[in-house]
Amino acid sequence: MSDTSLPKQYDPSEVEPRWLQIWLSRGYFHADAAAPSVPYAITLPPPNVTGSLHMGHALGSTIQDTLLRWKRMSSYNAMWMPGKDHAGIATQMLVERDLQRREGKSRHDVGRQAFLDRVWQWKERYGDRISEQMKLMGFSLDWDRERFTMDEGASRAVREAFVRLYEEGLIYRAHRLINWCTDCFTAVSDLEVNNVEEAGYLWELHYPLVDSDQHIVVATTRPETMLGDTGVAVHPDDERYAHLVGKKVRLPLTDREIPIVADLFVDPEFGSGAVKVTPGHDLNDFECGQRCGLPALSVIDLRGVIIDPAPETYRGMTVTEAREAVVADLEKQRLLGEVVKYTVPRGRCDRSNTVIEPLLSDQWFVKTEPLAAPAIAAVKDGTTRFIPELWIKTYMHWMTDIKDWCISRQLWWGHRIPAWYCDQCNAITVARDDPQACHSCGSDQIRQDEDVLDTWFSSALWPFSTLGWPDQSADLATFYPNAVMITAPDIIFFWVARMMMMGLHFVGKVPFRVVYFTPIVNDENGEKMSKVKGNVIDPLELVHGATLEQLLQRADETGLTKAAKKNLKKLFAKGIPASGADAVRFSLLAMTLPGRNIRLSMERIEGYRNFINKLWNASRFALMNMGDFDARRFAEILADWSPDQVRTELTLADRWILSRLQRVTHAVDQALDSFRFSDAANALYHFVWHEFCDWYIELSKPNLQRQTSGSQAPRHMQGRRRFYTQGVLGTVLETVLRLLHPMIPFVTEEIWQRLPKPSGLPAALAVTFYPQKKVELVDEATESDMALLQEVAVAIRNLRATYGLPPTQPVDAEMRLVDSGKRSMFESHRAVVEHAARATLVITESGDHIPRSAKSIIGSDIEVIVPLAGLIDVDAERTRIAKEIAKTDKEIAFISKKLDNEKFVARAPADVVEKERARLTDEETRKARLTEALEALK
RNA sequence: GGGCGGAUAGCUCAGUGGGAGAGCGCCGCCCUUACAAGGCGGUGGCCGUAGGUUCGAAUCCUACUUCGCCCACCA
Repeated sequence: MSDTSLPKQYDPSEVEPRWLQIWLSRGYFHADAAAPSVPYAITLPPPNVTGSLHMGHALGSTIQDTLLRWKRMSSYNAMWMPGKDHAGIATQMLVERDLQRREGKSRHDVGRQAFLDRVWQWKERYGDRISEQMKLMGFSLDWDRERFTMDEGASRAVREAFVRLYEEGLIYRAHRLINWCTDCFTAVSDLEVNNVEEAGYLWELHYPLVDSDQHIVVATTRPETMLGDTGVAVHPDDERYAHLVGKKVRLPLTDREIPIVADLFVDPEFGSGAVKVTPGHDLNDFECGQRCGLPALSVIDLRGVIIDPAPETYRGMTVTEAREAVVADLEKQRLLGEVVKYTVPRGRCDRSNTVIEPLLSDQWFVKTEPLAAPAIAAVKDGTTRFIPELWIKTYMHWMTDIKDWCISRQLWWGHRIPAWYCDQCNAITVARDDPQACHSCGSDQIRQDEDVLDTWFSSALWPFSTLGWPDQSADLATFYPNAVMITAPDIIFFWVARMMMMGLHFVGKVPFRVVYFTPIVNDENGEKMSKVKGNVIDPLELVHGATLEQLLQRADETGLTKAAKKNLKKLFAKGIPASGADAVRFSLLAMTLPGRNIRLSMERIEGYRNFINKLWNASRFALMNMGDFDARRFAEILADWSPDQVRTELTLADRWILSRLQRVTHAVDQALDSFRFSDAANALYHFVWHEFCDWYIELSKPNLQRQTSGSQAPRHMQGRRRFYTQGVLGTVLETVLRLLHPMIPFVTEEIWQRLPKPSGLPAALAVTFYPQKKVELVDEATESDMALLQEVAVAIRNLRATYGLPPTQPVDAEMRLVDSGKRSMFESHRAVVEHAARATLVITESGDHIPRSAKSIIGSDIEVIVPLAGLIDVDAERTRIAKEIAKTDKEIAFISKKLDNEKFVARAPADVVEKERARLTDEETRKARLTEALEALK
């Protein structure tokens, strides 16, 4: 009868790989566009080919998988599109570093084509690592569809999109001030610049007026840029300078004379009220220059080196060198004023952390304003919903003040820009297929643009390029728009906004109906995980476990600082215990609340691992008692019963757990439907542990015994009771497994397979139906009866714990209650209390004081008395009851005060007043009972 | 400079107008044959501060304190 094949502790390392393999080999996760069911599609945010799974991926993908599995089980045509991103700049830098380390060569040493061959090799070698990791987490992606941002289809989509936007005038080439990273040696978009404040200096420079011995004073944080100054600006209303507007100054260190102009951007309150204008190296100044007709000079080149037209002495210097030289030279000429310490705003490259140089350069841009308008409207009118909604504001703020998007990058790894320049006539040819000749003059002397596109350009097309666009494919028709996009809020501008713009523009529909922004996963101290800090946790280390030594070894491979290592040792002194993919998934879901970040704590994961184990053991118990169970017969009987039969044939506990099961089914459905993942996880956690295990399983034990003697029930009833209990136990467990499966697929599948089930079910839990609430099994009266029985049982346990009675020692308890209805309820279901409290119960209406007993009052009028013979400590008991009375007094005072308030009685809703009155009566009765008990103890 | 979010039990956090909750921790008792990764019982809170609205505020409004995040061209 006992099933010894199941170990006491659940071992995920054996179970998880096995089911993974079976699910994949049976093709459960493949979706067909032609299927008749309602589509539900999610596109996986494509991870970088360079990467390995991090906690953010684990969280986002767990959420996606939970939704997909839930919908798949709910008969939707659920499709999860996998793919990977070429991650232009990130990958190129990694391969460049590798090349430098191994061979001491730069990419220029090996040449463009050979270098690209190496990147492709790199991609082949490391690209699949993350997919393997995702499989280990149990993610049900439709792997047959897997795509890459630089595969043939995606490349065709990129070309098509570029050409169309160009033809529509929404992509253009221009000579503009752009953000240049001298280290990555490429232009970057505004989004890739981090604005930081750093300690620096504010220098005052004196510019001599032409034809006068006076100076005008300007202030700057970058004195070297004065070499490119083409003007000095003052505020038009500034009386101090009014007479100087139109005059000229002699620019020190150069032989140039530059004009003084008036422009509104100058703040007369700041510094001297006069500003040097360097249109070639500052965005503000560039715009001022445009307004005032000042030319833009480039005195810093792409390497960050000073060039002509700066004076010869400075040419060849770096920006930093030039700064020192300029300051020294000005000081020599007594043209340097005050120098004060100053906090300077500075742009740093998101990738290399190098200071960004604003430079004039020829680049390609997307004209964003016309694209943004429909994307704004679609979020405003709810065609695409944001969850949590607070991100709408962020999105709107950025979108309504959107700048044109610089999309060309001076890199090699990426989509080459499909534009050709004619050597003969200088015309630009932009074409879908590589052209042989200039479209304007017909010359064959054409060269393709050397640059590639920003990696986010192909990402912006991803929701439809993966479905076959620009073809009108069946996939596109079925799975676009996606049901939901699950992503982190830090790429709302980089990605979400651009997918919205491109989707609406090219497909004419939003790319997804809902955007769910995941929390950020921080470490247990609430700090952002980063390699530099050494606090990074790899999800698979949580799954498989890792010793401190292993963690340190991994850290060494990524080149960790001493401080980071120390931090790592402190955080993971005990290593990371193996928890299994299910526990990691469940933990992440349980911690996911909208709009709140996650503090990843080992202890909590351990807690949820324990939950998985609890579920495992509850199942062991069920299986030990179900060897002879006919599941098919029970299912037929249950389906056949009228509500009356349910009431007469099943015990109170049976009906209670079935009713509670309906409630949790409903709660989970609601929670998942509104993306409240922690609610769903917690509802199931509570139901399984504290209702099913703590109460139902315990109460089922006597009914499962195959009694032969000592039972009053007739023989055939004994068998039937056991059979029905097995049935309810099995039904509840099986339903719970289905409810939990989208969150913890492995352990639920493993148990489900072993459970006796009605015939005709699918071969795996992964492809069964998700439970629906059965209204006819919800039983309010049974739930409140059960709640009362539980309260009495807890009260007896409480008394026995207070007086140190061991749990194994049975006690006699007496309960007294006047209400005859309740009394007969207790009579009928006394077994619940007796079993739960290990007590023999006597139920009466009233009685005399029992000497040497402890008493508890339940609600207002139920007395529970446990005779304690020699154990009772009268003083302690008096103190205990006095404390109860004090509590009651406080309540009575609180409620009385409310009811004495005429305004409350007059203005509060009648039902609220009535409730308070009833409460007062209850508390007063309770106090009377307690007082009697106290008196009797004298 | 602008915007957003948080402040509730020792810790991590639910709770958005009518009797302060969960998980973990802590204390006590128990290896009761599903589970010690467990069972039973318990302790613990001027709901950040100050005002206001209301019959009634953890919950709504205002200000403040404080922590965090995002955006921004003041030289």
